[in-house]
Amino acid sequence: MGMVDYETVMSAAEQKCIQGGIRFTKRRKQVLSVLIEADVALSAYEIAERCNAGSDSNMPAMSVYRILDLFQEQNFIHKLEIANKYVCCAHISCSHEHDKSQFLICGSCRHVEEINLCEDAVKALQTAASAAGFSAISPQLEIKGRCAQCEHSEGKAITS
Amino acid sequence: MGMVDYETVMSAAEQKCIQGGIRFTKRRKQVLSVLIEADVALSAYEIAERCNAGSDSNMPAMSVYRILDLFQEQNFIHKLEIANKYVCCAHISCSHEHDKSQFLICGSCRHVEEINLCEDAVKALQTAASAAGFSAISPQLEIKGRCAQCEHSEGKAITS
DNA sequence: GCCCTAATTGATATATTGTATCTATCCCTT
DNA sequence: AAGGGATAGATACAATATATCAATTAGGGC
Repeated sequence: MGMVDYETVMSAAEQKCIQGGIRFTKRRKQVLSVLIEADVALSAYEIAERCNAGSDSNMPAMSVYRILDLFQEQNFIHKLEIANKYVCCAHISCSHEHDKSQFLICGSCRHVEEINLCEDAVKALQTAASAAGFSAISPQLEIKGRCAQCEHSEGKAITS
Repeated sequence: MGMVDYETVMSAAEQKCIQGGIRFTKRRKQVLSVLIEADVALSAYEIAERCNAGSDSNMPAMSVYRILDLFQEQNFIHKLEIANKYVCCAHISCSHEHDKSQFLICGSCRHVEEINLCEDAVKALQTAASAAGFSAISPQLEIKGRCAQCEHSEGKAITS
């Protein structure tokens, strides 16, 4: 995630695990570390690779999937369904609740930003959904786009 | 897609193929038929199954993928990336261009509606993206939600 | 400290989704 | 009818994900 402080997030996660009666094991620390330090979304197998890079530990992909499931329940991470990849939640160390998760995903470099849409934008989406016969929209919204860095460095089209 | 007229769509697709120098073969007709008649998004393998259901033809999944690629290039169909499934474009038989594709996807029954967001909503999304350092957003937007029918029949949460 | 239990991890198999590649066939043009 | 490009068949394999059962670890009561 780049911006966030590693230690702050790790200790916040540990606290929340303790409060939830869940162990913050070595395996789980490895997975969360990788996601905190990545600034792009990673697949489960990419996470396993990074856990194993330059270390004697052997993190099986199956363990990664289990830990990712747990972390999703704990709201430590989000799964980006348009990419089948996972990102650290930008708000692990916040004390208040976050009921919405909205993402911008760069179609070129896969960089991800977790954003907060203004109420008006959300209302406009909900209104459009209602007009089409949908009673509610998911609190998770994923929008593909192009980040400023890719805009400047390349001329390729967005892979929509 | 339910609402659309089967023959109208099929003949429009055939016309566009002819104009593009592309053959509208038996295989391609089978795939498009299945997608026109489905009111939910289908995976490539589900499309193959439906092509083969109660028929002597043997549609291999690999052929489905090839045809889906072609149909995406021709804007006959859209791939929903949050579901890894495919839907018929609601506008095959329209004469004007459609540069945007915006979808509501029911998290329970997978019913899909292709919608048109108002300009204000799109602008709000673009503004939020700009604020987060994204210069452009993809013309394809996928929003999960819950359709009215599922809202009435069940109490389950949206699988976000 | 020791044992019991539950949580966690290991290990294996398999399902699902998608890509790569090479060959065979079809059909249009000449 | 023949040549050549488009289309389809066939096979292999990569990437993503789930299911299941056994082994191990770590806390909590005694």
